[in-house]
Amino acid sequence: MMTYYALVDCNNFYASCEAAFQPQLWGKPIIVLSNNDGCVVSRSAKAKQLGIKMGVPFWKIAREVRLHQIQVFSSNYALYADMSHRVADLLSQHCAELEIYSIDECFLKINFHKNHPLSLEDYGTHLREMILRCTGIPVCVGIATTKTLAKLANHIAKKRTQTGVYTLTPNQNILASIPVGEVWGVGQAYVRRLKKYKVENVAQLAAMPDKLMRQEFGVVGLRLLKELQGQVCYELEPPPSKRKNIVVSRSFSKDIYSKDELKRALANYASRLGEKLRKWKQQTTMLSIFIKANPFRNKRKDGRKYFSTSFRLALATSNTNDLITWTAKAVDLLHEPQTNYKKAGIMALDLKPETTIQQVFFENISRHNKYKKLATTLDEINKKHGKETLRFAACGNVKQQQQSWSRKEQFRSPCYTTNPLEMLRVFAK
DNA sequence: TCTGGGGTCCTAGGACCC
DNA sequence: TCTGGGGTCCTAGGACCC
Repeated sequence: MMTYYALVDCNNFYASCEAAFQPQLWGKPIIVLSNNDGCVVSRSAKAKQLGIKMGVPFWKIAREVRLHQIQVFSSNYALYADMSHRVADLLSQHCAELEIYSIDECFLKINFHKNHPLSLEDYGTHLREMILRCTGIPVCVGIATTKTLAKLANHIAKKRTQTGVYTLTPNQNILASIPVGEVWGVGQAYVRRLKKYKVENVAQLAAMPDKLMRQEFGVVGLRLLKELQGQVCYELEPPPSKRKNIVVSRSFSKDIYSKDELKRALANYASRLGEKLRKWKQQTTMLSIFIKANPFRNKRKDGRKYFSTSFRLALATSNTNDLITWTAKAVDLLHEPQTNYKKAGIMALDLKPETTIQQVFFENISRHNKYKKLATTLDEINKKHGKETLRFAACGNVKQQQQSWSRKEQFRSPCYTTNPLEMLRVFAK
């Protein structure tokens, strides 16, 4: 018996989700935009054919969009998350061991008997047809003996097969025709550094000496090499019982110079972070707050872009009051004049379950309990009457928000599957 | 005019401890 | 003049992923 990993990856996931509910869009060029309609994060096959690149700012392709009547959507995360669950549920009915790796990918672990009547390819094909039939989402399946190879197999299935399924073994000739950048874990920086050693395709990478790999790329590099050679270094990850960090960060719609505006923006992110923490029933004992200068047009003489600081909290909290106080303190510490800031964020690190009670001197616990009640009430009101019905004054008024950092979604599709009011209506003729 | 957001892991260097 | 070694923890930052 052999153990294999299969990577099931949805094709053009966000674009496919949009098309699943609008048959008239099948075969048409579709793009989905990032938050705030900033840049392209998903493209249908047709949009790719037209040369629309991943990550390109929306404003740069305005002409193409008009010219080719490209269908444009803002991100509709409620829809994508729900479709993602449907795909994962279906897969879990066909495989006992699975890891949900991202919103559009699952790893499966398969124990395969040599004389099984079905081949691995048959299994992959079956999964593929089943997902398409039940959800309308096309997927590709890559199968191999390690996760890294399965990722690569998936890439081949996508780019070079009609069937959408591919099984890969180490040392296969095809590896020599694949650039190193396609390997899971090899990004731009690694590609550049590997080039110095004349390593440009996967076969060359897989033939690197262990020692050199370890020296130049550390343990990460060594693991990557071993996985390519067929030795398992990455098992399926257990489901994340609790996440380790929670981040809220956003880019502003224009550069911000003023301290007050930064404080208002961060107060909003802090509010959102508080909501997230309370929703997941977690508290944080460490905050990291950062502001970033515009990387595209940096006005600073020294070109510095990143400013961050962190605070260790005496008492775990999920209160928006506390969080806002800390963000204001951080801005006071970090803000420098003559700097055009473009993005800011707040990270909650070292999360603890809500129930843990810390006994700390010098901290007033009854005060904390009082604010906790306030936060709960706040969340209830906002849930009932809509987001941001009640807000903290530190967040600024709506006009201030629109003027400085927030932008909206122009092209959002209905939440077909999660909001009864937006359900798809089908009229019989 | 307009360039995403949310994560994880690793490393180097400093502080501190015995 | 000579000024340890090993360990942990923390922080900032870089690299990667989707």
